[in-house]
Amino acid sequence: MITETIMVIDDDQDLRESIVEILEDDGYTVTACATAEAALQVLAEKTPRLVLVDNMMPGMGGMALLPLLKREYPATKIIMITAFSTVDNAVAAMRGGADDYLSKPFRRDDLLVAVRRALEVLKFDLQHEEPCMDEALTCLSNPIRRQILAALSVNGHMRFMDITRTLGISDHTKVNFHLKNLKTNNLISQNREKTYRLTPQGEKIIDCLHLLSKRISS
Amino acid sequence: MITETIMVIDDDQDLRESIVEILEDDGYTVTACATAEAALQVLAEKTPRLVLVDNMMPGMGGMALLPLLKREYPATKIIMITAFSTVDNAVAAMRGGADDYLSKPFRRDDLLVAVRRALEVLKFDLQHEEPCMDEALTCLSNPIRRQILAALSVNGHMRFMDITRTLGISDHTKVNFHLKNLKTNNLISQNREKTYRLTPQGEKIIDCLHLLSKRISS
DNA sequence: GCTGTTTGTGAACAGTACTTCACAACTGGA
DNA sequence: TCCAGTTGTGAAGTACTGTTCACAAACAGC
Repeated sequence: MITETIMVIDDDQDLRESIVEILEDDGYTVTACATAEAALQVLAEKTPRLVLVDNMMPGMGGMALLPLLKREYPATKIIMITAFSTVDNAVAAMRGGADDYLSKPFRRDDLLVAVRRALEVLKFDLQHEEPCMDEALTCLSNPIRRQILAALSVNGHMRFMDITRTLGISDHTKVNFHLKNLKTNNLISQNREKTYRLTPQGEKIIDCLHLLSKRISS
Repeated sequence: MITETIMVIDDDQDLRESIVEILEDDGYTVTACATAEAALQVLAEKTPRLVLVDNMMPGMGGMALLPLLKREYPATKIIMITAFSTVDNAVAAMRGGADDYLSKPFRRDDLLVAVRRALEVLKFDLQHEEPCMDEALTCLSNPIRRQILAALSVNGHMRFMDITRTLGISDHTKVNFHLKNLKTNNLISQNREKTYRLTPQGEKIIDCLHLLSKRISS
């Protein structure tokens, strides 16, 4: 009933097809690619939540693909597959952002165990969100607060009436209300000269807002 | 009073220092780097909202840096500087995500005009957010709705009571309320068999949630 | 000192978001 | 057929969020 999509990236056709078969037999939906470059194309369309990638491939190898995947699709889990497996190799892969590591040759069960474990971790990840997420998102749910953050991001630091006038809001106490809200949530701070500015936290949030708008509108 | 931070990346020390001087004279705060690699280090710490980058540099060149910057810091504007400027060159840079293009040698005013224009666009970007942002963020401001999206992301598609039980909520009408909300905001859809699943829009949002939590917690 | 602007507080009110409840249509099996 | 579980609606109430207003301290300029 519930099918999870998994991507397999391996230039070795035999191995690739055998992995696909094992996973499909176990009820997963599988997308297979022969090269990292082809995989990136597919990923841009539809992002699976788990990727199996071979270390050694012509063109872009698994190790080169790792940081790209981690940056672009941070939620996606990655299992690295290697033929000539050494400790250094494994450590490098894990440090590079792989979530698990399979040495060739592996048995059917090794593969399935690794896959299930990765998906379990994913489940856990998704259901235990950071507590600060709630505060941040509640803050952002109000357009005035977003405008204040945007204005501060543009202008660096502003005084109270600067903000009020920039937003074109006649009632200054309304702005004050939202400033207080942002202040208690540590997104902005106020120094001795009473000027407001973004905290590092606030800057991250603004950055995320940009990401959101780019992704949502595209 | 209001100082904007600008990053300059150029291996040519003379040119770099002259750019820094021009910008500082005009009241900007400037961070200068001799290589793209050094710049990436600095960017991870503090992200300026405008970067001037030379096309030709030993190591990673401007064109290679472009996609990295665009992906990692989508809000940051990029002005590309080139010595051997051709049309192809310029077009490639703009298509690669540069926001403006300066040919060497340029005059002091050429530089300042380009910088001011980029900052103006930035201002505009920030103050005219997508209208759908408001809906999306209002949706996300509720933890139950986030949990529903997360559950659907993990399980692909679920029926009504699956969701209710997964979230451990005894009153099913409460879940219904939030499902309806998500449905009217086009983040989830329901097919003939009454199962709910994420829309493409909803998948994007979940992806953003991951990004947010990674960025906020780090 | 007076005057006007800036910055701020708290209480009352308005509006929205959320929850609860009572009820009902539908669905698949014994 | 009846029964139990599923899926859903709308109204009423509650809680929370946001707005407005009346007021005031701090400060700058004259």
